[in-house]
Amino acid sequence: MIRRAKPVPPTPVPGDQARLVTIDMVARAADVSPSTVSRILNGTAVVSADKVKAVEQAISDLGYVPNPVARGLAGGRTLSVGVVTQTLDSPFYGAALRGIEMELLAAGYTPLFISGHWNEREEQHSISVLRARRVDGIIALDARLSDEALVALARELPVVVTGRGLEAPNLVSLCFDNFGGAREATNYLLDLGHRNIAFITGDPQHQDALERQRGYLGALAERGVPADAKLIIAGDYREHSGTQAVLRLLKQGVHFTAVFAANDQMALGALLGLYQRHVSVPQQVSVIGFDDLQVGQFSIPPLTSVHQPSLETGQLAARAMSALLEGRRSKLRMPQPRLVVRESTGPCPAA
Amino acid sequence: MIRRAKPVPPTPVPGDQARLVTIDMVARAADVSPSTVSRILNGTAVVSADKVKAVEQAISDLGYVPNPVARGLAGGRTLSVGVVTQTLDSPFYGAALRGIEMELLAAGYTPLFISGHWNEREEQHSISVLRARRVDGIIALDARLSDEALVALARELPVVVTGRGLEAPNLVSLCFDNFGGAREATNYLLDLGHRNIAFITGDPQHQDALERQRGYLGALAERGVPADAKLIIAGDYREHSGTQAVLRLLKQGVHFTAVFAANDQMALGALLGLYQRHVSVPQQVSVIGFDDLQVGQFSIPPLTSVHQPSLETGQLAARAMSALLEGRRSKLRMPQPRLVVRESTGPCPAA
DNA sequence: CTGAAAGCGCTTACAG
DNA sequence: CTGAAAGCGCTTACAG
Repeated sequence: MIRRAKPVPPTPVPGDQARLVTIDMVARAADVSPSTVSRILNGTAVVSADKVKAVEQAISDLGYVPNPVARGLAGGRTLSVGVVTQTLDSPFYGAALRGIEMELLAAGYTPLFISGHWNEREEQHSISVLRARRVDGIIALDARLSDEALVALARELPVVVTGRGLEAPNLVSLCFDNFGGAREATNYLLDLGHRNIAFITGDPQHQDALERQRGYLGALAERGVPADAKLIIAGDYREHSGTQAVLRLLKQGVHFTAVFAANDQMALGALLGLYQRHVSVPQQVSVIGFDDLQVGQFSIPPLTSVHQPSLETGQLAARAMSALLEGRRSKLRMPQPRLVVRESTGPCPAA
Repeated sequence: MIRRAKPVPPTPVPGDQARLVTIDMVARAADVSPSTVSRILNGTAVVSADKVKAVEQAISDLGYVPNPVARGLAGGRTLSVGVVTQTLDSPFYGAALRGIEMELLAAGYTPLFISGHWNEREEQHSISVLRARRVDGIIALDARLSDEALVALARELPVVVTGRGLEAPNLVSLCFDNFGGAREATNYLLDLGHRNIAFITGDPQHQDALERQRGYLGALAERGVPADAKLIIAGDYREHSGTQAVLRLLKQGVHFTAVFAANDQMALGALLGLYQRHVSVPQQVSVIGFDDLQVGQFSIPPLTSVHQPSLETGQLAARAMSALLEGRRSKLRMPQPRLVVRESTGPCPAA
């Protein structure tokens, strides 16, 4: 038989009685019914001015903080929203998470973060955890779930999803123009005179990786520069693969004067590979990344990259969620891709 | 008067009826009382084998998932633990958060992450948010709260805190040996023959920054190398300050052959500053960091650094919390500091 | 070993 | 405008 230690009665801590004050105590202090307190709290009905005043007085006197747990059980809303991200530990998602936290908190919601690890099953599980906790809505960053699953989920509660375009009731999607960004980066290189531009692909599992590759190819095609399969190397979005890609290119003796990595992490890796082989950047080879991670500002040389507005994306997603939760549908515009030129790119060296 | 749209009755989604199944339905299906189901679920009493079987059957038939919200209200425990971190968006805390999430989930708890932004007031607020949500315990990474506040908090619920040594009932603290790590790094440089070792300090608000500085000074003293105030430059733990520090040193014409930055972010910044001034690393100047961030593996050159076991710290913290929650006090040992030598350090150049 | 009952702290029809 | 009552889904003494 399992014996659990009896919970020790909480010792009240000075200035921290939140735990003890209930709506009933407030009601008693203000000489009204709990219902009335609740209505004032939620703006759920008109209450006479004097009662409002009395209740507000009592609330501040007692330091009352409503219990979201009870609220969730009774009223259906918990004022919390689930955020499924791929990992908590990513230079890329970090800023978005920060943006979400910032805006959600400002709107009075508590975010519940949970990781899906780029895995549909885990994601599904994370979502059921969130739903069990009765979150009012779910924000999913680059969800792995199918469109159908997302649409079905949106029948249950409001959903905001990034990284794909999807139209459905009770759901808003936020999609960055990866194609356009990649196209712009490639064009920039082309403008600098580069013709042999290597491309390190991202993980093909990611829609954005594919889009970026399309952008690269598109720009080449538009300018009449033939794409060369030897210049396209598979990467996986991680630094190491960028290093490997460049090393392989060099070993195979493929001629290239620029490399466009589908994300900054690989671009950083590429920089290292080139350094190891004593290829100078940007004198001999230009390098361009995608995402504009914070660290790219301090790489050697500082990295030219397509800025991806992660923080803003997070903020937009959170705002879209607040709107949905209030029954509005906010129309929001993602910022356009923007190339940030730093020192890793330069003119094509004379042959 | 505020009118809220009536909640639309949830459309059941195939395979996702979690929301609808309650303990009563399970009880009915298994032909027992809800109490019994609860007891089986919580292992809170011995139940006859056949009932257990019937209940387990019903649970899996119906796909029942207990509602943690109701559980929290009724039983006092929510199976969630609050995690206050300084920011969600940090190369440093990320790994720790991941470690915490991993272990907490494995132990059956849901983590609630929230940021304090290095600010005691915000931290305090975050903690009250967590308590309002009835978390069962709180893990605080490098809390800004005073020891007293933490001890007081621990009277209310289990607390695990990193970044300081603190003895108190219902509280466990996890402290990395910053002094030892810094001492080791300095000694390594000393062993390489360096005598003019610049030190870029961290934010003096951080205890660990101070410890690291002490370690630097300590090693110097032990080896009879006089500390030179001109070699100690104030930083703030961010990249930019590392760059500035090095630039200033160079401009002032201070002689140094090595720089020890109190964290990797500043070391990376220092690398950039040296690059800008065409000082080669490690031929002319060696650079050593602290934390061993992921990105340091791909800096140019790859950074020698004191490894800080962030992931493990997170895991240990989570395990300590589970233990506390079960009434045990786990005794855990933080990994020792370990210098990871890469390519940014080399022998002191001949004068 | 197991039920019936009360209660956790709120919200929300239902009646005034 | 405002109360009393029921109920959200569980847990836990209290009695067998």
